[in-house]
Amino acid sequence: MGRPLTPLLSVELIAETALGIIDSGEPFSMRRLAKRLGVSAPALYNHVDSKEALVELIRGVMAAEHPVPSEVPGTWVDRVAVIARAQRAAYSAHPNVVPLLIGVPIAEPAVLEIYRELALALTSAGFDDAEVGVLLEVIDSFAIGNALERGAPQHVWVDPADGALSRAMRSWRDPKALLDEAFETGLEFILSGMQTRLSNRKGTSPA
Amino acid sequence: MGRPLTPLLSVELIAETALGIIDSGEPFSMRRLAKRLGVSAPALYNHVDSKEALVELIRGVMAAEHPVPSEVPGTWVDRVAVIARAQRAAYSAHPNVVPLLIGVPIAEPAVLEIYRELALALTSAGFDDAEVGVLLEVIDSFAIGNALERGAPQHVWVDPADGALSRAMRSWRDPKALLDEAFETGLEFILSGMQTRLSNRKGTSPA
DNA sequence: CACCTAAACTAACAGTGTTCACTTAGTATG
DNA sequence: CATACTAAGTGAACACTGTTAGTTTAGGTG
Repeated sequence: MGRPLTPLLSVELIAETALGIIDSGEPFSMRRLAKRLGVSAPALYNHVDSKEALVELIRGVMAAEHPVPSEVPGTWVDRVAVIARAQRAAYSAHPNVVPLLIGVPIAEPAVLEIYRELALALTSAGFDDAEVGVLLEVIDSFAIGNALERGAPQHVWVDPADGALSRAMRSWRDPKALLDEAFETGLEFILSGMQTRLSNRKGTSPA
Repeated sequence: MGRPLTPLLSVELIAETALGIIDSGEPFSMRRLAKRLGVSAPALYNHVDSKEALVELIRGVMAAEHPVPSEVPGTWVDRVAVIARAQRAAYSAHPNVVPLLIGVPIAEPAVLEIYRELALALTSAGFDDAEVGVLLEVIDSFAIGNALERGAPQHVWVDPADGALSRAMRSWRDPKALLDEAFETGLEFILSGMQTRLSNRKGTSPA
């Protein structure tokens, strides 16, 4: 059959089709992706290095869909909040991708840029380098953890005794709403924790 | 060859050997597990329903290694902290297991018991059912997210401009120490956030 | 003793990511 | 213009994966 007159594939087409499959909830494999594109599986490797590299491309697509506004007005707290929410919005729009993302080192420049912005905002707030590292990890852990629960099959939460646990879970009809609320609550905790830590230092050190 | 005179396998042996393989960093598969046990792969299925069920057994082993003290003295904050740290200690001792754990519904009674204890502690603090659900999710998201970063290959964090991000990361020689510090910091934020929320309510509502 | 279950085995199935050798279309060069 | 080289498809194949089926044998029970 040889090379077609006009290319059947492109990196963008592959990444977006892959994202579509994953979003739909169907199992995702290179062969299934190829089938949906009307092409044989090895053809994909003319455009993509590996499945892992493809996942990394998808991360880039997601980041592009939810860009961080470059100039955010307000305090550093506002900037951190905006960035964290953008990251979360990206995950939230494609929950099934999250499990695939874990374990794949971040290489997408657009995504690295987000972390750079975050580090910059924290530095400008007055945290030193080591603290910035810690706070970055706190925010990232929480965001990825929250995103994961979204993509995971909802917990069984079997509470035979019908105790506090099952009552707590029964009070939330929609697990998505619960996770939304949990994200905002946790973010609020983190933000005010950071502010407290900063004001404590400012109060003590120069005195 | 038929049935051996004395059984070669047992559920405990399988689960612990599997945990050993995963901890060692070798790729984990049913066939590799069988080979290490000196047995053929299908023999495992006489004792274990599926790979997923096996992973769930491993979760039980980990929980058993880091039990939550049944009677924790101190305030509800102390109890929540103790439970969260126990959960984290379990993950931290076996970081490579964490990626396998995600997506597998929690069925182990010992693990469910931990969440029940957590829900109980929060309820006793005065939070209503819906709030308990949210706070549980906040704590869980953060703990699992922190654990995930432990098992994942360390981020590349390529920061070409040598800006705040690369300085922050370079200031931490040991990524494990960074994650330890991040966990304690995040936990502190969450705990004091919960306390604030509670005292605000107590201050307003009965007035 | 007969029967049934438990626990091992080998063989096999369907599916995975990926590589190889091959064909053909387009492009660049002597 | 012919010749080389690369790009982009193809089917076949490799080394895996989780899992099932069918077979063999040991142990326990009526």
